[in-house]
Amino acid sequence: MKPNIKQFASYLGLSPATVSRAFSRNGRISDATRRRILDEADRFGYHANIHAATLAGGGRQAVGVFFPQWSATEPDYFMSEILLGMGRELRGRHLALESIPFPPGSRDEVELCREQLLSGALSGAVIVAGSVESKELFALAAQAGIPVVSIGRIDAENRNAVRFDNYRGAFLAGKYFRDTGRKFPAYVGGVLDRRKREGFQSVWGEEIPVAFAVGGASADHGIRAMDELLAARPEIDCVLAANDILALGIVRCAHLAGRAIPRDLAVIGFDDVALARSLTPALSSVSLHPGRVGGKAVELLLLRMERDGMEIPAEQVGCELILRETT
Amino acid sequence: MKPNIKQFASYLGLSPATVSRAFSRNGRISDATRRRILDEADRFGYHANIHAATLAGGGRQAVGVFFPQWSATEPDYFMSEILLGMGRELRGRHLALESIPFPPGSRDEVELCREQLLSGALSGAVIVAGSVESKELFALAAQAGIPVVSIGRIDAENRNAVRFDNYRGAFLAGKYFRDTGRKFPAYVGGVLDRRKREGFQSVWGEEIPVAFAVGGASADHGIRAMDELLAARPEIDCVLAANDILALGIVRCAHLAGRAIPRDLAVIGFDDVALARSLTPALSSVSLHPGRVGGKAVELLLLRMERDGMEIPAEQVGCELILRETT
DNA sequence: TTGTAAGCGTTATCAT
DNA sequence: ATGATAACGCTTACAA
Repeated sequence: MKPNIKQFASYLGLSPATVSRAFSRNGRISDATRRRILDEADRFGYHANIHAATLAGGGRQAVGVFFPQWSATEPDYFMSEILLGMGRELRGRHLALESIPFPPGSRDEVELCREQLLSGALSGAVIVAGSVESKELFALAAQAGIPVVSIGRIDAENRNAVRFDNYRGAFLAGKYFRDTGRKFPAYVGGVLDRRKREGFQSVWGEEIPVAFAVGGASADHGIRAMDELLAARPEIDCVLAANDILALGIVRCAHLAGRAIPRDLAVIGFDDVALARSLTPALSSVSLHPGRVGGKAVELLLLRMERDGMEIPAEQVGCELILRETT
Repeated sequence: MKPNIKQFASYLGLSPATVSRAFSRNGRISDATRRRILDEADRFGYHANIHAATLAGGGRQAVGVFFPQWSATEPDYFMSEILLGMGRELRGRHLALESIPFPPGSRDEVELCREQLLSGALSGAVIVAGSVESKELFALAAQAGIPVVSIGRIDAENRNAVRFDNYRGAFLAGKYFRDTGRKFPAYVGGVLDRRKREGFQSVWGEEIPVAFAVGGASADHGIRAMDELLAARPEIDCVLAANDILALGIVRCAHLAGRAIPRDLAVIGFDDVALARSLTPALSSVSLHPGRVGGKAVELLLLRMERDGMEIPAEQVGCELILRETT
């Protein structure tokens, strides 16, 4: 059904080599024949097979991004913006971007990622930290000699990564709360956000313990956590959330409980997803500049790819406290 | 650097064919040697090259999803949920999902999509309607004999598609407004949402013209549109938005203008993205069940792929008015 | 059960 | 500027 280069070439009365040259940037070929081949290709329905091309040494390169997908029903807004940033950085560079989400905990899916990573389909990879599988994939890629950079902390190494400054971000939020007279701080976050909690606590010192409730990545988690917090410590007057969606739930819970924001309760989220500025009340948030992070990751990856996998020092993208209407 | 099957085979003292069989599901091979090969492969660092495998007729299949990416900085929440639904449906089916966003209006990027589509990398494709490029890609795929289904309306044909019932959804929203005593309706949407506007208007008949303002897909557009609307027709007491993010802006604008929601102004969004239920006030919305739509699209595509590209009738995923706190 | 050998559709390296 | 030919790494009849 699909014609191959041999059929197309003989249709034109040319050799496969000439046809191939017409499509490659640098092949020496007369302008006239190239034009003719390109024109006729459309008519004839010929298009080079990418697998054959890659196998033979031509073919387009691709980079992949692997990231944990925590929910099968709610999109990850933060991750979406990282992806957008990567796409922007890649535009015009003749490189495809392949995004490969994986549900943490599924061996099957990791196996698929493994295959994707080792099968030669990718000439470089970005791996987003956050689950044990991230570490595994990162190690796998490194071992297989595939240029790879991580987003977030994969291990103790300070190389081949774009890092967030979670500790400082949380510190900034805490400091603002303290400077604006808040006395009873609370923090809602998950196991992955230890550094945020520590940075937040560091503001208040030993004598003022920060109230804590576990929250995941959905607004419902935020509501539940805040319910719990308000029941146990009604005096709470400010709360930092480990992400903006959690903060959404916290705002909602506060509203339901009749607490005015920001008067009775100040709220700061984390990540500063695009959404935050459009909410009512507009959400104050520690911006992690997700788009910039994605772009930076691609930049570092391209550098590693150029230099044949050479190790490069990690880069940190600065965070920033964005004050809006919930503080 | 990366060993190939020949090197690995001779390392094991076996033939390439036997090694290949160890990895293929159906190859006849003794259990003992298969186990040995699989074990040693990890140690040796051997993994089949996907391009060679595909070229030879093995290889894993992949389906692609092409969709317009309207903003380079704000993620498309609706699209994200469609993608999630597709992923769910595909899980466990030994098929990879490749997502290929394209910025409408860029010839270069369309060319990349074209290549992706025709290069033999995909054994099927889902194309999301909404831009001229969608039509183009759909036609291209159909012509090249690649099984393809669209999400949304690509052309007049009622085949190979999953369709929304925008007209009815908007009608439902309008009817609810009318039944709850609203008198001065407004609609905010873009050029792509003609059917929504028509469905909404159909409720009110000729004598009550629906106020209209153009809005895109960002909250800022919603704010601007609502500003405009409120200035021109201050009596407006209910508004339907063509998507939830637009509605976010409308809610914000109403708040800024001192109009209480839903007392002074009722708002209904479109799409019912996951976010809508977590907002404060929780957003009423016409649910288009994006996840279900994505799943359905994959289902239809698999059907077409099985039946060798056979045409199938379009399916419509029902819409539903979800009432929350903005009405 | 295993080995041999012929493709799969390109591109690159020589010739011409 | 164009053509012949040898890889590229794998799968799968077919043979043993």
